[in-house]
Amino acid sequence: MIRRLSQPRERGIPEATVARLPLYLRALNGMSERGLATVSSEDLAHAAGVNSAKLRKDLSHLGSYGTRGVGYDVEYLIYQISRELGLTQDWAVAIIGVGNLGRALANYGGFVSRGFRIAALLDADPDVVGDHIAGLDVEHIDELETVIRRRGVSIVVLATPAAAAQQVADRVIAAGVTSILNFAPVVLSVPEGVDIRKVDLSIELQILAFHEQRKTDRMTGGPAMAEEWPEAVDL
Amino acid sequence: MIRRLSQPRERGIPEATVARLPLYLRALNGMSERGLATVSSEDLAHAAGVNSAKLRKDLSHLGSYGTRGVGYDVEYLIYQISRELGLTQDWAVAIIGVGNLGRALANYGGFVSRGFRIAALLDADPDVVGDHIAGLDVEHIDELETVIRRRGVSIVVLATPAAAAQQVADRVIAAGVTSILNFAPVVLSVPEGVDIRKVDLSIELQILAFHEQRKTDRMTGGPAMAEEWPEAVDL
DNA sequence: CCCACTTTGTGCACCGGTTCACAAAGGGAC
DNA sequence: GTCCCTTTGTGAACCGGTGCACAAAGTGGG
Repeated sequence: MIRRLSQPRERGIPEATVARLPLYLRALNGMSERGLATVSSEDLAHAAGVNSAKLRKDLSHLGSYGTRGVGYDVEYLIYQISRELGLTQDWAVAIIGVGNLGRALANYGGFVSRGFRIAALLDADPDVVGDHIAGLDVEHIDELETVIRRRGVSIVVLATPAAAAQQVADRVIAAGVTSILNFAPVVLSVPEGVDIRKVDLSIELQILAFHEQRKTDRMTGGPAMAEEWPEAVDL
Repeated sequence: MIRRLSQPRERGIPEATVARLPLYLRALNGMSERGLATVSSEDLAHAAGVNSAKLRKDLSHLGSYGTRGVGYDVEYLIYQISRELGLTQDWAVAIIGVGNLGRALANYGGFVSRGFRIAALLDADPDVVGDHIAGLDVEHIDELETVIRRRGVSIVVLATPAAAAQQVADRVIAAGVTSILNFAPVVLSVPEGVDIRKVDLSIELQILAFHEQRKTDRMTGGPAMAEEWPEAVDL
């Protein structure tokens, strides 16, 4: 059997690596715009905010695309990462729930950047249906199945109230969608094979608060002062 | 030395645990509203979408707050987790950048729920300054240092354009803030001791696209068809 | 008081991911 | 062609986190 040069290892890229590829891609796009032709793992890693060993190991999962002594060809690497992430095709995204957040997402140009196209906006509120946002008419949630099928929607962004999220998710999944980005503050239960990613502002703030508290505790005399467990009993 | 009953182990809660505590807290609040007095690790874990062994190990890092054969007291556990996360005090949050996203965040009631209070909205655009949003006047970014000091802001939400984010972050940090939630699609470089959490919609979509591509590849005849590396050379 | 039952808390083996450190590979000078 | 310099790709040790499985601890019934 003849093997191609630079053939990537058998499929199976670590999840942690996948999560960083978009970071590398963004850094590379910046470099491409600035006209750089090649970049070393050291420089790219710095731009992406990771260490260079990690970057090299990540890229090695895609294949052997660097040149020792030189570095990586910027354009070529952009192409390879884009292809690996599936950004060489174009994905139709539907946003469900056109409240403050849904509107902001629809107008947020940044994420339509490469490969993604907002194909539909859906809401249950008759007052909102028919609004014209970011070049699209808001359609009624009753049209969900039709819209998903007709426009080839394969990724759904859920920006509904928490109470509606599970129910909408069920319908979306029944309609054949297997990739959901969930902004509603609930734990969705979904069948095997459906990918959910969750963005939760409140959780992020709580994590920050935890660390902030630690920092201020440390400055004001350390943790575990006297009366922390009013109801605790001495031994 | 007398040790209190139920004293938590020496400080040092795993990061992965911290990230899940808000999930448990949310589930517990739901149970509290429904009037449940106690809950088993099995039930709570299910509600939070994790397995019960993990939940028990997580909680054991806070202390020994359960009763064998019974479960956990809902209210008591809410109190303990809240305290651990620092939600028993109230945190003043400033949102910088009042575009679509900043506005949505300001209006998003959900995350003001417990412990957090939006104390200021700041923007650089004179057209936006003075707008009245969610009960607050938008102030000019020139006031940043004053506002942070006067209102005791300790957590900043960055919702500026990417180009401005690093510069604003530098000023915010210089003003003494050490906790930042960054929505701008850039890698911020910050000194030791400053906590950054990043929310990046575009990255989340790209990760979904990766998995979606895998799924569809698998159905349409498997990966690595003939012409994937047009420029690759046979050995 | 004792026994059967429930549920916590945790020791331990395992696993994915990170980091170090270096051999291998390529470029360029002479 | 040879030597030196740079930079990649990766083996191996390490580290944090997960999940199993069970002993310890508590409840309730008789």
